[in-house]
Amino acid sequence: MAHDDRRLRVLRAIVEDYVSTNDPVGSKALAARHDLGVSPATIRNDMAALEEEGYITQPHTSAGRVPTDKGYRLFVDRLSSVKPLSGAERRAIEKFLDGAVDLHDVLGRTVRLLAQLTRQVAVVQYPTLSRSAVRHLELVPLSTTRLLMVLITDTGRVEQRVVESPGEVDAEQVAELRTLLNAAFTGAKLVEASGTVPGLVENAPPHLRALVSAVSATLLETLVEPTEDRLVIGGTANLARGSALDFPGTVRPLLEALEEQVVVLRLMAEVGPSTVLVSIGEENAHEALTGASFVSVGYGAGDQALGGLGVVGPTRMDYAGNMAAVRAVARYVGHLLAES
Amino acid sequence: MAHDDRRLRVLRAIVEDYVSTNDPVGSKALAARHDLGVSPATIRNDMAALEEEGYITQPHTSAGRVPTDKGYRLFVDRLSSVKPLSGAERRAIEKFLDGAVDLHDVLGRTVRLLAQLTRQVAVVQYPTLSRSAVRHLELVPLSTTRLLMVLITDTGRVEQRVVESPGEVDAEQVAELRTLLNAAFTGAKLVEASGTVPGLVENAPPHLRALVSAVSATLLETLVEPTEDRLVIGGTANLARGSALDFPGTVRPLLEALEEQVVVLRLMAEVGPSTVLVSIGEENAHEALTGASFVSVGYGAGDQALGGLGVVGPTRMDYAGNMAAVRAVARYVGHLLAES
DNA sequence: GCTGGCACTCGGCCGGTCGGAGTGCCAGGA
DNA sequence: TCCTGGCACTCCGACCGGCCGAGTGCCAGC
Repeated sequence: MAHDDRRLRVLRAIVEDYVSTNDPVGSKALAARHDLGVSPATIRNDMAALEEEGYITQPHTSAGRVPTDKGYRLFVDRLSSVKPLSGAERRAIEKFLDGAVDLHDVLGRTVRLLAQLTRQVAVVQYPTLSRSAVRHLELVPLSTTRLLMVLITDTGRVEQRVVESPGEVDAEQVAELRTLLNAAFTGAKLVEASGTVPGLVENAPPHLRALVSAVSATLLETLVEPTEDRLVIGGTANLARGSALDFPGTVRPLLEALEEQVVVLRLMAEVGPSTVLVSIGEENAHEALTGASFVSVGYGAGDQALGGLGVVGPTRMDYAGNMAAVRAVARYVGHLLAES
Repeated sequence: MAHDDRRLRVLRAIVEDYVSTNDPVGSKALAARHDLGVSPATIRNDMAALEEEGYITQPHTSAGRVPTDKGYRLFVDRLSSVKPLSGAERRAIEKFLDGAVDLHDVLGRTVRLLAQLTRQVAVVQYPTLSRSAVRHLELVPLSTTRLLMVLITDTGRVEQRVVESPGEVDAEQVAELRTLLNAAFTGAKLVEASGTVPGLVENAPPHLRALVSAVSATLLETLVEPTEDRLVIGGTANLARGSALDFPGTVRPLLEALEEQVVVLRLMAEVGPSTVLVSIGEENAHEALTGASFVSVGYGAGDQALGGLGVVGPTRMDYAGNMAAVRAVARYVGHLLAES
């Protein structure tokens, strides 16, 4: 009914005003700035009801109202309209990302771009190895018993590992091994590689078997946690902007959590490429992120994300704008990686 | 004479006290905490002289004294004794750095270690390409006219670039090219490679000449500025600790300068592996670093540094401790890279 | 050349006051 | 039934003035 409808409009107005001014917003100011068609007194009644339901709160008696996490959640789910990026912003994205020379460069530019666009801290995940396919597997002899294995994926990621050979190897064997492994793995998804390894070892010529097994084992090791995923972080300077206002305690635990990477990676593990994930304040599992919100989305051409990217900022953030920016950048990065 | 000598001891005491307490230090407290053998009144006279000479200053009339940049400089140059690391710290270094799987991992661990050891922001530079030698050069066909060039250096750094071929190439030509290029470049320092390119192109079989030229050009392009040097930064959370105390304005410009990388890289361009470079406050060319000090040293086995590493913190820092930590870590990283 | 004493100077803290913004409630009107 | 204007009340934050303490510079004496 019209009743509830107006209440939601009041909530939206409160969120918008609070996000832009960072001051608790009062009934009078609200009536003045937004054409709600009712008097401050009526708004006060609505505000009391909204507070009752837990969407807004007062920092102290006789101050204006501030949205709660629950209020932001409602705002994000039902009230915010998608804010299309301006043409200038779209052009900035293209201009910024084109001309990157390699993956590292692409992601570095992406994180800077995102930080600049949203004025928040930006995080970008490297394409996960497990969902990437092998483009090439190279072996470089370091000594007679040590090989350097270099894995190049179709997303442009490069991983290197030293493999201790079970016995001495000569150049010819290395060449043979290289051919064998590339025939087996090139084009295959890494996550599927584990299945093909046993057969590969079995069918290998006897003198290479131990070696094939050793290299394959190392290859699979790249998939375990800490190396598997990498993160690029940028725009931490944005945390300093009004930090005292936005983050009650300090920014320190937040910075620590970001450097920890694991926390953010876990958050991003869930995102798909189609829908933007928003995690608000207390919704975040990790304590250090309790006062922050996280907006992220997966990037990648197909239906499954190659990796995620997003921004971290105060709960008091421009959700609509950040969601739009994150989505647009992810889409562009997806294209960029698909065509290279 | 004994006169000047005592004055310097007073300066040292002031620096030490101020670093540990962060309070302007007065004559009385100095006399109490340090066995200088004279009364506060005498110390006051010395302090007046030190202030006259510009080594210390008063934040306001009738407050204690605080060292100036010039005072810290004198302290670093003449007064601080090298503080050997504790056994526990040495063991921590080894334990932390051993078990790294690749270069990225080594540098990531290094930066975390350094940040933890010094409780400052740590920066570590990737080994510069120009001073590295080629370990292997790999070519992977992407299409009939595009090749992916992968450069692996003896320091474990990997760079990749896409090369547009002047004409169509088949697998055989790629193999030929690979052999040719590796014969020419493997083991050579990259900085010397530019000299060998013309001869290489000339002596190449005619059907490969254009291709050799294209790949070589791309190889040399990796040496230009922004890609040539990379930086890993860690421990920015340490900036938040007492930021208001240490950095008058905000930490923001400092964080921005760090993310900019160029500023830090320029500072580090000068360091050699033998002596620790200390740059204090106003001595830093870049404005954002004006309130900070930078302690750095080169790492690398030989006489020329492969790269630099260091810490950035408030001018009010434990110079002796940080210099020792930076040096010890650099030495260990140097060994680690040399033996791999 | 060192020392103790002394007057002086500020910055920071504390308590009290005041104004403004905002609220809740109530009675009257559409 | 719902909206509105009015009114009394609350509480934060800014402002002010006085006090205290730490620290200084200077001076006369040893």
